[in-house]
Amino acid sequence: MDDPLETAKARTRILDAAEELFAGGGYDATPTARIAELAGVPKGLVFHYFPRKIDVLVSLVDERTLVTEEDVEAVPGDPAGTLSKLARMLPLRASPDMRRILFREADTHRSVRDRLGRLNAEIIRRSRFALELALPGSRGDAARLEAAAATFAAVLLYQESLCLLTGHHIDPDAVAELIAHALG
Amino acid sequence: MDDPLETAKARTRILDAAEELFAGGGYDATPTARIAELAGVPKGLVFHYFPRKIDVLVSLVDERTLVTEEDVEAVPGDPAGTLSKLARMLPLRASPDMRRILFREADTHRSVRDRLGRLNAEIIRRSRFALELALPGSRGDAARLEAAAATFAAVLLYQESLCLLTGHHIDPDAVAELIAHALG
Amino acid sequence: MDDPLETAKARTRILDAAEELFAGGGYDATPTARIAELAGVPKGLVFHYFPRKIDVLVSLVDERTLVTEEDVEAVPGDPAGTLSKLARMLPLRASPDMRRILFREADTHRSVRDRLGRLNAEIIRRSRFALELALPGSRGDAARLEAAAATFAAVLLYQESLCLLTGHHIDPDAVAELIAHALG
Amino acid sequence: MDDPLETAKARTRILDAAEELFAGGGYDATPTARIAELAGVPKGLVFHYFPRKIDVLVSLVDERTLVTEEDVEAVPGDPAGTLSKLARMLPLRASPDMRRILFREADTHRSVRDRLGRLNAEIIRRSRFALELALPGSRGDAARLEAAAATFAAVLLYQESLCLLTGHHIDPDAVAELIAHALG
DNA sequence: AATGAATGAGCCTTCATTCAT
DNA sequence: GATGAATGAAGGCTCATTCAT
Repeated sequence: MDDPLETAKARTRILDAAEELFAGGGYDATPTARIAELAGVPKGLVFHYFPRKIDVLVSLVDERTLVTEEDVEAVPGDPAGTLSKLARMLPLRASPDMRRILFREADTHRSVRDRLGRLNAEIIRRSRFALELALPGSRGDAARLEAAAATFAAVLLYQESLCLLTGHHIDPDAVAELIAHALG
Repeated sequence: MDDPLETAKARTRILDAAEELFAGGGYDATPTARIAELAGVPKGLVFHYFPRKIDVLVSLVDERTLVTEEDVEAVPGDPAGTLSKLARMLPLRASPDMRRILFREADTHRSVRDRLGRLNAEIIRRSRFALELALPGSRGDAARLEAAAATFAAVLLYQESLCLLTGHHIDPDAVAELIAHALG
Repeated sequence: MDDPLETAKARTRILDAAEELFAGGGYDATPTARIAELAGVPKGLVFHYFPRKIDVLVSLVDERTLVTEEDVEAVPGDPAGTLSKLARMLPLRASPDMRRILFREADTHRSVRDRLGRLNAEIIRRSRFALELALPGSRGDAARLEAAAATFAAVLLYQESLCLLTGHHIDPDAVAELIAHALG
Repeated sequence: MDDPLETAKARTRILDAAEELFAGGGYDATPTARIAELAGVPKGLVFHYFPRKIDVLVSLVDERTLVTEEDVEAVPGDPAGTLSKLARMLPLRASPDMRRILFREADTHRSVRDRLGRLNAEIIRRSRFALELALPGSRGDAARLEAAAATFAAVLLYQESLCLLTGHHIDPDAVAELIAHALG
């Protein structure tokens, strides 16, 4: 029970449980007691690792919505394929659950909102960058490029939410193709 | 001061207050006492009109996300303009506040989720219909048309949320133009 | 709606409803709104006839646990038969529902307790009186006669309650016979 | 101050307080806050031990109306004395307070009703058994024996209630003597 | 007399958080 | 570190009662 490995595992299990529950019922509707229960740890231990309940959410957002520096490898002449590659990288950075949490709790907690803003900005930036590299010449209209990047980011971020909530699925590849065609 | 008028006003004021507060801090984080306070009515009156707190949300969703039958008047040969017109009709059906509420509470309450699904489906259907009418010939690829409609609906629905949360604004007109270009 | 007959009926229907509900779930657990509903009258009317909720209970007890003056006609030489006759008169004075109410609410409201006390005293007195008349000579032990009267009263009063609650039925006639035999 | 001791004491004190208050004013009329106050514990602790208010009542009934297996030791030839002995054992199993609670709350809560039924059946069975053993020969009428047992049980169970409510006292010993005489 | 909207005190219950061990 | 009893503030909801019409 008292080796550092076990300890690390308890903390991780708490975050795992919180991620699942926050994504499911929301932060407010999730008692810390239920997080502890699902994590299989005593209630007091949650407060040992996270002095306030909000720290669980903040830690989750800080540690599980990675904003990496590496850009996608653009394929010149294939903007659609490049965007599709970008789309497939997103879940590695923020799981569908974490994206759901970011949206749901964004306007309740500043740190979450900030993180969502940064994630959104990053995806737009990468979409723009990828499109610039992938497009034959950069003769494209700058405003249209911006709209394209923003649209793609919006679709990417909301995709699972929309599917989960309404049952309607949007295929990122089809959107990538659509956008590429619009800029082509 | 007229009784039937006053009565109607009290209920309406409660819904107004709830709409504002639910959109702001979320359903769970909004005490009924605060709804009453903002509405300027005693706490008990909220429960007179809405026996359970959830009934406030359900009534809000039922009464303020109207799904009307009338379609937008398509302008043949101008798909971008037609989509823009559609975009300007949306707030009449569901205010930005209501759309925010629909998203945030969707996975907690079935009736809200259902309403969001119907609203989304309706916007996709209208976008598709408007594009079909507006496009010169219907030689467009059906799958691409579908992706276009879904993308436009996603952007419309999420637009204010995204702006509110991240500060990043997407111009529906620019997206309409982008999509029109992709299909043109 | 406004003739005195209708009015009288509304008051009666309210008391009928209250008797049923108080006997079933208890005074505290019965909202006045539910009484009005079962009586088929608007909520406000209950308070028109009975300014306080407690007045419904008090009126019920006052009007429906009649303490009459007439004694049972004793049959000399047949104490058992005389007690049985007495037993059959009891429901006319206080229905099983009213007796249940008397017991349940007795220690919550003084007026109810008083009425229960008077009803109990009356039944004991009549049992004693009936036995004195029915017994061949009054050579019986006075203390034993007192115990007999009290026992018979207790059994009579609790009879339906006991049966209703525990499913165990006590036959008043058998107890009358038992007591008669003890005194014979 | 010892932790496990303190803990046990807190729960016990809550039950003690509840027993007193439920017997006095009734279950519905007793706020949990008042139980806590009388028990000298914070309000929240009541719900720590008893998640719902009804659990306090159920626990009380489960833990404080013991139905033991040991029978009373019958004295052959002295049915009155045997019944009196039985009467003196009853308070050990269910205090007057608990009997009052059993009656008052019986028709609202199934578990209470069941317990009352079992207690009543047990007392009848023991009375019958004691009388059979105590009576010289078993030539007594079986039906009359049954009526005697049921009557004695009714008097035993209702005795304090009746006294408490009406001020009229029934002496169990006198009833025991009466019944013995009836069967003798 | 009849009606139901209006009012607010009070209750059960939840839950984050503390703390002694 | 680990544990769960202890604490009390706050929220949803009920309901007797009032009152304008």
